[in-house]
Amino acid sequence: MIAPRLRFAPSPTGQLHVGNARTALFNWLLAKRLGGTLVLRIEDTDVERSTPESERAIIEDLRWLGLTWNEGPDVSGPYAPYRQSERLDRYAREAQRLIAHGDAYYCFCSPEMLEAERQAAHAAGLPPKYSGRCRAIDPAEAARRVASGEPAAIRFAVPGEPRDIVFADLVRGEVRVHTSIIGDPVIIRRNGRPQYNFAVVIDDADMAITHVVRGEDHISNTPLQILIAEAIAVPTPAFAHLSLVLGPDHAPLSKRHGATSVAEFRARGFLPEALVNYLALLGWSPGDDEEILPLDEMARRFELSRVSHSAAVFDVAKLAWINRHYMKAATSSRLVSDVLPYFQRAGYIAEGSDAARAFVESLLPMAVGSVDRLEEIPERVAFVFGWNADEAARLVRDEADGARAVAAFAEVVRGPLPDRDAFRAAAATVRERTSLKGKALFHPLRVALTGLESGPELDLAIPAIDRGAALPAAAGVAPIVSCAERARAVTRSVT
RNA sequence: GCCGGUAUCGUCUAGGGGUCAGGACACGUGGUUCUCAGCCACGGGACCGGGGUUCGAAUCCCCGUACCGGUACCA
Repeated sequence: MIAPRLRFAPSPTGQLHVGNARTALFNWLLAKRLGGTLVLRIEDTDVERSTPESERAIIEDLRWLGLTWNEGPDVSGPYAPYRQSERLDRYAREAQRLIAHGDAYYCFCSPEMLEAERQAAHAAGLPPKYSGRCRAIDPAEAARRVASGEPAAIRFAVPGEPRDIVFADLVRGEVRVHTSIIGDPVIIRRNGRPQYNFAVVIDDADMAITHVVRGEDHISNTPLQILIAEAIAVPTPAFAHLSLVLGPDHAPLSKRHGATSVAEFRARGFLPEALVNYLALLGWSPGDDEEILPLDEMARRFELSRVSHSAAVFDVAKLAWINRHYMKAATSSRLVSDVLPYFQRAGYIAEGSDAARAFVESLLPMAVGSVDRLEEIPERVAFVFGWNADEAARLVRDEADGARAVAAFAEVVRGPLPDRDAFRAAAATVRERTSLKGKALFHPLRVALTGLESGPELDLAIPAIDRGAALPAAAGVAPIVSCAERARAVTRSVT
């Protein structure tokens, strides 16, 4: 058996879309599962839309997701180059060979004429296919016209005998298309660039690709690609077509649904392992009821036969649930690194301070598990950094015995409460002095000290505030008002 | 229009000629708690429609419908 070789072949025309990320993931999973090789190929034959920046961004996003490849433009490999724009002579040569064999011909039709024909076919209710007009031009005559500088594209001559093209799709089974609906397609444009369906066939053959796993939007291109492969006498890889990813309204996932690119999900504070886990579940099922599966575990169990045939709606709520899971599972040192930028952006800490990093790490238990995304962590602990005396006082006045509880607390607490035992001891003393307990005791303390009706448990919140208040200015953390001061200030303004 | 693909709770899915049609997310109720989130328990919720085959169809077949894709000198 020949070594399985797979490829992911994005067009560098923008950010990596989650749908494409899922295609990349499935390729990666299958390559791992099969013990095969994964190739990254850049399909940049569309000069208008392709940019080097997109290529860089896509590579960065794939890396971030934890997907790796064995061969590609960045790492090279035995079948280099891996950028279609660097393989132009290869396509041109193959096109000339086809012309020589009578399997392709020059086409001089103007875009306007072609458009008119398409309209006519549409009006007549016929499949719009090229008439084949230029096929009748004598090859010698055509060669002369080209030599004289007349602009021409090259078309593939679809074999005359109409027949069914059948291929065994690895996810959906037998797919059958009749060749009579295929018009002679352009394989080399007037500008000399190859057309997609031509370039893929050559590249997949050149790169010894055995399995093509791609989006469902390519399913109707497949028969043509098989025809081209036959004409240039190369073997056809196995095909697997993945259904598309839709938005909640069942339209293809697009900007108006919110985030669509991997980069956007990263910016919103989703963890790569969560995104990748969710994406895999979108169309693939391990067969049992397990849903939280790390990449290597998925690779062990991946099977194309278990990939869904139908399109899937992208559900951010479920992604969030998975993300929560991975945040809880992550080590706190890894999490701080990921979350620090969000704290910097909020203005809570300065860049590059070890003390600030340690402080933020100590805050994590209050947020992880309560929050869906990294981006939400700073706001969950915002009360530590920002506290408004007037607002706190207002809330305390709304509490039945609020003023009394806070006043007692202010009297009892003279110094910092560095840990939960210190806080509990203080609370116990306040309880004895005021005989307030439970909600009547703790809720006034909460609103007074945090300025909020709700938030993390006080056992964690109070020590966090005082640890922050104890930090020297050099720590790179925005100044924090201690609990003792907060209580005194509220008491002053309430009484 | 034409060609192709797809169809199980709101969503992702398991299953598959006889099942209480299972799980997860979301939702609702209750519990835990000073509060929110979380966590735990419980609950409501689905086989697109019509024919056929069969003792029996959600499952197999046909038709329809809906949705998606293609119909390019985009990929």
